[in-house]
Amino acid sequence: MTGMNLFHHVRQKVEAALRTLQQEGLLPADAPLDRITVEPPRDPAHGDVTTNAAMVLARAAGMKPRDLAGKLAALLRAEPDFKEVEIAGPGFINMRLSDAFWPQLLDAVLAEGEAYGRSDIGRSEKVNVEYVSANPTGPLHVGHTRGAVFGDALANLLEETGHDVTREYYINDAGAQVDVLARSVFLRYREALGEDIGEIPAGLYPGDYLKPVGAALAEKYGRSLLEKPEEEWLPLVRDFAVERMMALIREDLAALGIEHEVFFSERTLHESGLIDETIRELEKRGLVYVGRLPPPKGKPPEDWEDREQLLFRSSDFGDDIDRPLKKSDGSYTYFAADVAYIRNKLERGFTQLVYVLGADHGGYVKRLEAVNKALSGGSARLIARLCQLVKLYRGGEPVKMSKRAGDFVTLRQVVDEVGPDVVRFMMLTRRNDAPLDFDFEKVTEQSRDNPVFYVQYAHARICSVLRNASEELGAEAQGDVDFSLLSDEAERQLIRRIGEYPRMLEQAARAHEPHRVAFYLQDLAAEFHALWNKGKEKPELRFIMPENPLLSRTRLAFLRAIRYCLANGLRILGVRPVEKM
RNA sequence: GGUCCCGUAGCUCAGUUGGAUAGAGCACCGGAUUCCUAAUCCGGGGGUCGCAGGUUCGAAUCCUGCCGGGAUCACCA
Repeated sequence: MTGMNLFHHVRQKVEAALRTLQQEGLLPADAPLDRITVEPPRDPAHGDVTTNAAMVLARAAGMKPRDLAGKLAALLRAEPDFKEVEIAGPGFINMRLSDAFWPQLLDAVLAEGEAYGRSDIGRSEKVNVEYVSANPTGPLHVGHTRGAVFGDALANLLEETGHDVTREYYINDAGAQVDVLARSVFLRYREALGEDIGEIPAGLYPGDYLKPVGAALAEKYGRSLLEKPEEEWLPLVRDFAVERMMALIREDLAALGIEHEVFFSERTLHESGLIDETIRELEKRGLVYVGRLPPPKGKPPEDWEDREQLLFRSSDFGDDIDRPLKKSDGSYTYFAADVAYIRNKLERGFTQLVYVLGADHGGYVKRLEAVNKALSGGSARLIARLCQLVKLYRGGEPVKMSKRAGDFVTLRQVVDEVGPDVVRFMMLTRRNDAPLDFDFEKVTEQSRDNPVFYVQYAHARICSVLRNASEELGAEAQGDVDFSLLSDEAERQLIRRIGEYPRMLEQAARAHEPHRVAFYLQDLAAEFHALWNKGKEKPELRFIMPENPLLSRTRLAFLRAIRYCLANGLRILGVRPVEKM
């Protein structure tokens, strides 16, 4: 028992009926049941739940869909959970649940509370979600925000649906750019010791955020580094600087409520010999060779040199061309480290490797998939999700960002201005592969246009009613409830929506699409606001009615069920529900 | 030129992994407040789902080819 999911419940009834048909010989024993869907119909007038079972299985049964539907419907009508079972269209079976079913659903929601929606469909699968993984050369900028929020919400979503999730950050601390970082910091170190360093030379990081790093270095080493040659000071300064940058990045992430469990250093892959080991293994399997790559098609680059290099046969596994493992200076490429990294992840037992990347890394996905295929042999899935750009606006005007290095909007500036909850929710109001506009003014507006506000307001309104209840009802606030009293169409629609929550989470998790949670919450909030206003025209629909304590208590319990859906959904997005506005 | 993503109402976007008559918000027009938060709600018009084929009981969804927009394209990360 993993919690109340009415569509699972109905599916079991449908499958039981199908087994009966199998026993009667009307349906082959090996009929494919996995293609059957049990879902809410698009049009509520068609009932509460619909299944395509008869259409999917008609061929196997050698019957017309509507005839098979007739057999199935006859069996389902015997179930007390259903009030009506009808055949419609080409062979849909539409079911309306009995009046007695809905109170049971609400009881279950209240009993499960904060756990409502949780499931074990992930079967404790070990999932590695790698996200952010920004270079440790400076603070996170706004471009990192979307991937950070998306990855974190996805990790929460997978956890909620029964996966064993590890949140991971890959530190690119082995390449040339961390050497550039070291030289940039060394300049700030000299500056801290009183030297006039003038303009920061092109090719180095000019940002002021390196000043305190240089100062800290001066405090730690005094003038001692000045006399050493670069070969000696560079590793020291580099390690020091990377550590400080990662501390900075962790602070930025913490401001957004993000905390990775594992920070994995690229350098350890080189130093531990893991890359050597991985390449030897590939060599044994004949997947590595020395050869030449064809020059890029279209216009060939000016500095293209045709040369022999060590290549991985990624084209055997779906990639367009084979990929180089070593650079011209003999050191390993970034790709070689990633091969070893994937091997490491597989050795740690992950069977699902999720990569949250910026859209500019789209060209990298095929080779990652190829590596995973080669190393796991298909026992693990690699899932890449690309996040499109976020465009910043302020009152409809684009926020200008000069291309001059160092002049960019940081993640921290955005979070500090509008708050982490707004940032997180807004980043999930579009599909990850669609571009997103973020307007500093609109996202803090208190209006229907602003989805964050709209959902939060629904939650706050519910809290407000619950606060007023004890005052208005007094001792009558406590006592039994009778959910069968909730008979208005607006109320019933909300109950159905509550019932969809676990299914929505499952679908979102399977598709790796946390934005679906955000859209669900907007729908739920809209239906709640509608009911609220209905109580203005029809006083008998108000939540608190002192002259009718039983109905009042029932509606308050109903509101708590709605609140659980709102709060649980927001929690997955990493947004704190507010109780007052 | 290759690869990947996108194309749905005037605008911004959903569309339950192939289902029934394609939905919401904004904008436009008209309404609702003695009363639990009007920071909200109700009603109205608005469509060649980029185009053309194919797959089948059934396509916005899957396949192929075009058109248009974006990203990317040896050794950097």
